[in-house]
Amino acid sequence: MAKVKISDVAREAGVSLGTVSNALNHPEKLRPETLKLINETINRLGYLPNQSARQLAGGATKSFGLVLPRLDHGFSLQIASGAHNEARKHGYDLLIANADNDDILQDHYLRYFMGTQMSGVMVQPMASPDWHPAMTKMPVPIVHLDIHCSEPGYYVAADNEAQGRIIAELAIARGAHHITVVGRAAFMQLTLRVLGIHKALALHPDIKIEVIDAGEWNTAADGYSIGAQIAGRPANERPDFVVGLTDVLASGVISALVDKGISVPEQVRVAGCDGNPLAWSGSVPLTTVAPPGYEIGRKGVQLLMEQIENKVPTKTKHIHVGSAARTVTAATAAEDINRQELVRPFLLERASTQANTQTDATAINLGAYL
Amino acid sequence: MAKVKISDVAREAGVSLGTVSNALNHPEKLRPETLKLINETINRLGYLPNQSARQLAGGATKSFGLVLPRLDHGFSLQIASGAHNEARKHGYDLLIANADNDDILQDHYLRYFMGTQMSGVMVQPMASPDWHPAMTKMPVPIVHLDIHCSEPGYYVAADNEAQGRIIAELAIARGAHHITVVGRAAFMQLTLRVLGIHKALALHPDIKIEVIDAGEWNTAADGYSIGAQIAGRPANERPDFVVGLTDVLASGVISALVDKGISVPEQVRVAGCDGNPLAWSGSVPLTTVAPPGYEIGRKGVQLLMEQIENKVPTKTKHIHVGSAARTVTAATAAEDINRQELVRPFLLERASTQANTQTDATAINLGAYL
DNA sequence: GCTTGTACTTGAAACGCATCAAAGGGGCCG
DNA sequence: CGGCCCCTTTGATGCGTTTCAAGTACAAGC
Repeated sequence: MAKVKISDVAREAGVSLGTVSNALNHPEKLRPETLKLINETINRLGYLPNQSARQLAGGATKSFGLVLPRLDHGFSLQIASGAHNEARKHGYDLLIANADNDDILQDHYLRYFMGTQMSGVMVQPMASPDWHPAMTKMPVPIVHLDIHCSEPGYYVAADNEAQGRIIAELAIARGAHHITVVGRAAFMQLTLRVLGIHKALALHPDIKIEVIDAGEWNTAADGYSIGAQIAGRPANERPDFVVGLTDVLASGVISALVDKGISVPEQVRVAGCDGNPLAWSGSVPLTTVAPPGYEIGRKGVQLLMEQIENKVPTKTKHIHVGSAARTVTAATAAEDINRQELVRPFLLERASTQANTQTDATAINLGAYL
Repeated sequence: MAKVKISDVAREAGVSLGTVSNALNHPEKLRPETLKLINETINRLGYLPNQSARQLAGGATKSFGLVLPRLDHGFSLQIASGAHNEARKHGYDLLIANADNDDILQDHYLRYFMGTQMSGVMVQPMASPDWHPAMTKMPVPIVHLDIHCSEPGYYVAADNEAQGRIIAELAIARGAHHITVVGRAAFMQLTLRVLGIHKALALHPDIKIEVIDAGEWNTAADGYSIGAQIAGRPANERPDFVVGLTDVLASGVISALVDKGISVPEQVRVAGCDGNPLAWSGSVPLTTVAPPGYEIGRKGVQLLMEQIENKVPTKTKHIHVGSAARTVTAATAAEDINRQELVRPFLLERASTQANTQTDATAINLGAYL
């Protein structure tokens, strides 16, 4: 239980302290026998390098920090997944912190990571990133994810507006007259989706649009109660197209509508955003617009690497991802993965996730409710 | 960009180094004016304490590490969520690492956390935890989650066998004659579920049972292809009850069956495990057995706290969670949250998650496919 | 046998901070 | 005015590493 330190290993192995350090960091400098001896001693003693001391002495570690607003949001996980894979590819570790929808906590973890001599830090901010301009003059490379910053700095943003636009176009194509958007628009990203919808509808003044706040958590239950409220309206005040700013919300809305005897999509069409696999892998797939989360995470790490390698004091660079739309239908999915039979969209997901052929396009998964 | 250190702050504020340190760690020891002066200086200079140095000088930090096998698995996220909340309650930070289904990586992050002077570390191991007995004699409190250890040490386990038993009993009650279990049984937890099923069926030798491996990733696509294979069998070799060891798998199986013209649940019943919200909040909820992930995370942190506070060199302690089953139906859900109207199961989820009234019971969410 | 070079190894210095014994300053009492 | 005590501030010390200039040993070349 007593902690074994490098000097213990050195004494026990009969070499000097610096040699053990070299065994750990520059093994090629040692004679094979020495290296072997030291490694055996390390294992025998159960020595674990003290990361704090390493970092203090040696500067930054090869690890990145990622602060996410929530963990139960599929999109954030895609980001984490993309960031993780890209980081590992460069030999970096990725540590994730959950800000739990709390500004203070987000700030806390951000500072924590900065102070831990991380090589770089990424945030998917819940508010506007201008919340703390100080962040951009931090001594560590930082990249904002899934958001547009007006401050100078680095960010990777999904084209949330494009997502809104795509949905709106879908609605127009389906002949919608009254669109109801469900979700908390206070989240920056969702606001942009709404903006995209509005823009796309600018040329269609005849289409009525309303936004209903779904409460802080955007849960299925929130969707359900809003759906119930919609179902309760007289038919002429009822929307014919509902957009859930989240898949879970959309799912809840649909449940409520069906429960209340409103048929979907005959009377009301419903679509979601996020591309949650379960939402569209079920027997009754939900139409969903999926921002390229995986790609955002990946690009985020690339931006970090760029800053690290160039040693250039923070310049500004922005990457926008997902402006192009890719429509996933049974047919295109089948094409993509080169199968003859009719396959479901999620098979594409498999093909792309596993084979790592993710593109940076925004995916539309056409489901049954639309 | 140049890093500001504590001595810079001290010089700038005209106080000594130790005083600044006190301002950070023992503010009550300072005169209010001094404290204020120092804090202003800190903000003005943008000083960030170097965590490595703090840890090196001061011993362990108030933070825990959590190593998860995957991030895209709802159950792991529930663990993370429970652990996070409990950790924050005690004033600890929680850092999460994604082992990405890789033994080596899991080991790597574990060692990393140990070496970072974390106050404690938790793992949800993917293999048997006996994989590395050395772990139990580490210099840091460690707790294994969702698994039974034969080695001495601490762990919190969901009663996976109980989950299997519950499902089997459900199958028996529905008059099943041929049960097919879909999933990679190589995962310890899944093995136990299968074991539970076998045990429950011991008294029913007439019920045939088979297990089909779903490949390494347990994706919806895997479920789909297995479902298609099942659908392709002659009717008398086809199971009348399919258990997906994962909700996503179950979802995929259902899709395939429906696509191939087999009606669910009339011809084949399907149930899943995990309690993924999206699986049962949809318009056609999936029956699911939900292990109490949130609770496991919570208890894990509690076990960590216990070890820390008692300063007792690692003793052995095990907590089993979720042996009792709680059946969630529309009716009980309504009861639980005290509503008159018929509500859907996920409303219970909301009630419990938000109000933090999670119990440690295994939940069964009765859906439409059973 | 001496020099030069090569291949390792050594150990002291520094990393930024928390700690704590000791010093400083002020008020109170005798 | 001296002595005492309490409140606040000081700064040297050490935490476990990495780094790097200096050292050692040995081989090759002359």
